[in-house]
Amino acid sequence: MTENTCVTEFEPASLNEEEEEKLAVQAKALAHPARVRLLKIMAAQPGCVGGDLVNSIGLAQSTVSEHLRILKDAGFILAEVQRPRICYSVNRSELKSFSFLFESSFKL
Amino acid sequence: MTENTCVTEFEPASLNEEEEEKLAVQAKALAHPARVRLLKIMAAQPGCVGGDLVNSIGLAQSTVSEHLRILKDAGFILAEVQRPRICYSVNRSELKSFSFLFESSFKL
DNA sequence: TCCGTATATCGTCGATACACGATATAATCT
DNA sequence: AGATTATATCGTGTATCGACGATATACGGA
Repeated sequence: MTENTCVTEFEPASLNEEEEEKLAVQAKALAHPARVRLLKIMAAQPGCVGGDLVNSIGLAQSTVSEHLRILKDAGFILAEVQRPRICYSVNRSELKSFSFLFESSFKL
Repeated sequence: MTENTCVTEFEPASLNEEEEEKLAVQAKALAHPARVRLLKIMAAQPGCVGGDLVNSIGLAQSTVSEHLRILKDAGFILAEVQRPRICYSVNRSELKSFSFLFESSFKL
């Protein structure tokens, strides 16, 4: 330990714990190539994709379902029930707000 | 399985595996509140921060060192050796390029 | 009502992440 | 050379993740 405290005090305002947590949680949702791929597919489609997602990606249905759950929990996708299907689509506003949070957090 | 193939074919161009992988890897580096906090501290400092980071965050030195390694591997921070210290600072251009990759991937 | 279809949930297994203390490294100072 | 300092690495234990097959759910249609 030294007295070298060029980083002494942080204004509590600049260290918004909730925002940091949100950024980390959402980043975690993006932290898997399959989920990035799924999001990309959805973003490239005009409307929504049903379980075609399962076919487009080389993973079991249950695995894809879990990835979709994670994306949904993060707020990145919307699920509209259209029995027996579920219609998934990207939530552009949440994706944008992640981008904004990222940029503002690190003063880019 | 159905014949509902609204998502039949993807132009290989739009599914750049390397980019997806990079986005996922970098997102994973952001996927921990301690690392977000560390980046934020560094981004808020004009110059570079030594191991003051260890004091600013309630974690063991070895743990912080590991988090910094992850951020460095992701390209988000730079480490300049100034024995016995190491001077860490954010790599703004890499942070920006993450932001760009994110936005372009999902057509925001 | 019974059947088929699309999606979700469960249980399990191996792999990876996270935290820590202890120790190694590598340079500077006395 | 030996001590001091800052950081990195190692080893360990626990927790979380990611994949799968099997099964449950929940609806529309025959």
